[in-house]
Amino acid sequence: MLSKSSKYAIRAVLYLALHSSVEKKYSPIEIADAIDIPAPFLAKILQSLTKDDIISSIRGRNGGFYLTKKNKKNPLILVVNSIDGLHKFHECLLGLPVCSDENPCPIHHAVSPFKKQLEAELSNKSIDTLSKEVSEGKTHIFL
Amino acid sequence: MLSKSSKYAIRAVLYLALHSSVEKKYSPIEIADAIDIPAPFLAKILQSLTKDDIISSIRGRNGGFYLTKKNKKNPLILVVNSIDGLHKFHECLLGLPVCSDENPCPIHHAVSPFKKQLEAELSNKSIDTLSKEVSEGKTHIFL
DNA sequence: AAAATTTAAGATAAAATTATCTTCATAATT
DNA sequence: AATTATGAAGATAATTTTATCTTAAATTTT
Repeated sequence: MLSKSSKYAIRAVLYLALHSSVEKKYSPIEIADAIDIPAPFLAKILQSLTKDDIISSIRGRNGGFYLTKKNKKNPLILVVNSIDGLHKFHECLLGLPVCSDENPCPIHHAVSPFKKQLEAELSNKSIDTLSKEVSEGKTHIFL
Repeated sequence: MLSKSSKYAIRAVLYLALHSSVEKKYSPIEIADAIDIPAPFLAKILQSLTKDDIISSIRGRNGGFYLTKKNKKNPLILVVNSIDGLHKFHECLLGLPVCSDENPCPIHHAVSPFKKQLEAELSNKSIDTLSKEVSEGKTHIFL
């Protein structure tokens, strides 16, 4: 459903939301080490997110990746949208080109409500909110 | 979430459930044409399903693939299990090695009920039942 | 201004998935 | 028995995704 890139991206963004600020920036290597994913691959993902203004970066000495307050207020779904595109949430689980409430595939009604709920969840909850659940120990991004 | 192989497999099996019998067998080409997927790839998938005794085949002249009554009584999840393995339903959507009700990832609670219901749906409904919904026009495997 | 450090960008490589092809074995028909 | 039609099996190829590497540009520190 989600590409590895999106999965890595979500975890990295939440990591940055938890730990970074304008004063404390992170290199791809630091983040990759912390959440156990390949660093050069993550670097590419972070670049892409930066271009879409979902995370922030400063280059040169003492540079790195970080999240501004504004960045943190964005819904997490922007991350998925940037990497995979939102169509991932709308695609038929059986790969049928036509699959809707009117013309459902055999498992549509078991799948559809949850795609909607997941999309809503990611659209309504900000990066900030979700990262706070991590800092409170309710959820995790590493274990 | 599901591989293309699994998606093709589900549709092909439901197609066979709808149309085939010991008297009326189908070649991979016929099925592939009917549901618009690549025939040689489907041939491989059908062979694999045959080995796992989820569908039936007879080779040689007038041979082909078909479903016995027994085959049709199986739950559809056997198809996914045979091709992808059931772990597909149990994996964390963020790819975390540990993700459970006790140790949830940030989107676990939005995802978990969905995976459970979908797995239940595929486990409880037989190939026969689901194919009947197709023949009644309630769902479709091609459009 | 030079050196050091860090992201940006583009090229390349490896791995996994999807797709095809070729040869072989089997069964029915003639 | 020969021919024909069909699935089985294994080899190969194409594509996509994932991962890495190299060079360039930018910024800070010295």
